[in-house]
Amino acid sequence: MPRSATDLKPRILAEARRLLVTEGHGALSTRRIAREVGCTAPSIYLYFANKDALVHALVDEGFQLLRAHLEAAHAEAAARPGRSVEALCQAYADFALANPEYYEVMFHLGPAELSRYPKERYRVQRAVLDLIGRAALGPGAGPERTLRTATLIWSSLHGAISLHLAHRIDKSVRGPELLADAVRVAVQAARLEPTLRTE
Amino acid sequence: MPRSATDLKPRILAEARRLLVTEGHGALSTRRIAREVGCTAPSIYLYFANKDALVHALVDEGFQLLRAHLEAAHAEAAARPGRSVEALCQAYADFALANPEYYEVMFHLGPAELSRYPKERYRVQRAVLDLIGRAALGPGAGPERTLRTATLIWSSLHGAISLHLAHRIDKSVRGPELLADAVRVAVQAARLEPTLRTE
Amino acid sequence: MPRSATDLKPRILAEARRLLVTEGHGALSTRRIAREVGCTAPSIYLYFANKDALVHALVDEGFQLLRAHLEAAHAEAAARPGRSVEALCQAYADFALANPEYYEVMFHLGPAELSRYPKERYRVQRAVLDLIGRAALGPGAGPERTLRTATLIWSSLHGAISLHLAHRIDKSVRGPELLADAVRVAVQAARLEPTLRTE
Amino acid sequence: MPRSATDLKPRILAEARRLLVTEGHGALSTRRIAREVGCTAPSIYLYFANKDALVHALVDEGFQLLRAHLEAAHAEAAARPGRSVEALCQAYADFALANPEYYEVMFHLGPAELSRYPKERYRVQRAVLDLIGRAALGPGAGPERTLRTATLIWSSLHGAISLHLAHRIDKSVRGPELLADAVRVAVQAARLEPTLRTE
DNA sequence: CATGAATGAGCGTTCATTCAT
DNA sequence: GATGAATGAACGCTCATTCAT
Repeated sequence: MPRSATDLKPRILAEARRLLVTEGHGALSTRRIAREVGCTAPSIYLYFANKDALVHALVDEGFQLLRAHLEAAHAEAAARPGRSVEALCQAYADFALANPEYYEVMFHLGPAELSRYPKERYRVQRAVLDLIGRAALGPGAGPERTLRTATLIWSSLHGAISLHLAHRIDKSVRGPELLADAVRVAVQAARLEPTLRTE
Repeated sequence: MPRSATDLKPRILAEARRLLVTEGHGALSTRRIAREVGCTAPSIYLYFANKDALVHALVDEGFQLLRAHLEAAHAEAAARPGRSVEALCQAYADFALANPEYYEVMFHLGPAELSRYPKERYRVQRAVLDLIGRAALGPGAGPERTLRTATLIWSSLHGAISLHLAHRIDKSVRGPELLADAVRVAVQAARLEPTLRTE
Repeated sequence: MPRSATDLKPRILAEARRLLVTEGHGALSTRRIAREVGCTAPSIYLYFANKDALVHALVDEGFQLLRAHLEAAHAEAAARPGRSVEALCQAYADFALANPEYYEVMFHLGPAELSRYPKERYRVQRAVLDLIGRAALGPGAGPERTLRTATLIWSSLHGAISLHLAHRIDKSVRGPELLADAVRVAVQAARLEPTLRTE
Repeated sequence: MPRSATDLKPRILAEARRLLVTEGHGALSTRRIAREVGCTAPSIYLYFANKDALVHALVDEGFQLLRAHLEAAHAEAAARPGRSVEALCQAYADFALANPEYYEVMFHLGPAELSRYPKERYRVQRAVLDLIGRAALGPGAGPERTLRTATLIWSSLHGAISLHLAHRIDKSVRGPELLADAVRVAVQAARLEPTLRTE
């Protein structure tokens, strides 16, 4: 049963996301959202307890989308065993580049905002890591090692992505190429990982 | 250069750094700094032209320290050729862990704040990358390839470091170990890099 | 258009006018207005986009009132042709003396504040001048000469009025008498004007 | 015995005057003056008790200059009796146009600043009026009538001048011509004055 | 004679939020 | 379900001024 076409909640979220990415964190104000959406600022409080809750909703959205994106890639890659890590990594990078707004709000929350964010919701983040870890090591590996390997892969990806999104990378280094390389390094990381400590 | 017993400038910088890291970018206000330091807000303008200049000074400080740190490591490692990449990467990671406030300040500026940062000053960041790149490939490599490789190594390191500093990594994955692994992955990345595209 | 019992907008305007006249341009601050009116400073921004807009509203009000006053006088004087300049001049002086706050606000804006005033609105000032000019010369005179004559009359009136309102005139010279004389001089000015240059 | 070439007092006054006219009343701040003069703000307090005193010094300067200017014109015009009013009026207008900075600060002080200005100093203003009045009526006229006539002439001049300096006059009315006309009207005013009331 | 350090007051403005309607 | 009015707190910043040196 769809609500009225003017139902504000999704439009508020959409506008908040748009402002966040196109004008930066500093432009995300309730009044600004309201003006852009065509309602008044207090209306936002009909759908969100406060501004924090709005941002948290954005973060939630982001994690749900990321998980869905990775699960789709995972299912698709099931046919080609032995390659699913590549597929997942590429899917992760694709998501980040396609949705920089989500990625930024998901991972650029400072300690203050983060501490106000209900930890329980971060289980989705764990689920994503499990997905990567199992793709890299198979279901047989112990949970701790799975997590460690997944985290290592994730670090490699996240590094390139976050530097890229923050425009910290020299123009002469093409961003997409760097990301593709980072995916390959992440994959190698998974393979090398057992040997890293013994070297 | 004032030399009152309570010399404010360094205390302002230190407090700004602390606020930025422990309470996030939104808590960095001139009034807050002043309150915490024990002076009045206008006093800040005796030492910094405006808030931007204060933040830029913070970033500059960080890059200068990092460069000094890496150059020291570089000089020290000159004796053991062939190992200088490891040494530099480890030095980079050490710096980040030893000075988390500086590291966060340097890389948590978003594009919005960054756009007001005089580009000329980013030469220090380039210098750091050059150092890493030449350690990895030797002085013979072309500048473009040197930069690309250095950026790849840097990404790998930065990913692990920034996730670690942001407390995004599961407690069961020990941070220092992850970083050590990330260093090794970064080094491998440098070696693998030529083969990455052709594989 | 708000209709609360304490409708702030007119009270803000009135207080702004009062401050501007009794304490000078330097005392006109949003906070001061708010304190005097009994609201908070941000409330002002519910009715005016910014301080400039508030001042412009003040000037506009003044010019509208002046025009209405002069048009009424003009209509009334239509019956006695040949005397309408006197009537208009006297009406002008009457307005200034009866509404010193408005008059001062209209003409005490310096070039700096004036430069931010949308020029389009000055058409009211022109309309007032046209009224005076046509009363002096009749509808047959060319627009340029009409404007020149009107400006000369206006200058004469304005000089006496503004010195009077600024309390620059010695107490032994009775203000109203001076103004009445100034009106007569202004009228003579209109009659003499053609001969002024050739004399 | 001339002070050192860097004697600050005159330079402060000169800079204050310059700021007042080129950037308006709002730009006249102690810090700004100091920066422009090349000293520090507290240095100003070595020569002026406070900012008010500085402005008053400017006003004084202005009135002294105006009086000197008019007295010179008066002396020069002594040879051509019957024409000295014209000469004085023209000298007055010339002074205002040549020194708009002085004229503005002399006559654009708001009631707040004016009330703090020692009235005693306004005797110079009276002296100027006397000069004009006696030129118009000769030394035989009673002091009251002399003052009244002088004030009327002054009003006429001041009206045109202040509108001109405030840029309130339409571009198509050439300022100097308007002022020349105003001088003639003022002179006529003096001649008409006896007849004004009897009409 | 002049300064560097510092301040208290105030500026225009924006913020998230409340609440009666 | 949504609004208009209003607010307290804070923002970055400039002001005139003081005072020990």
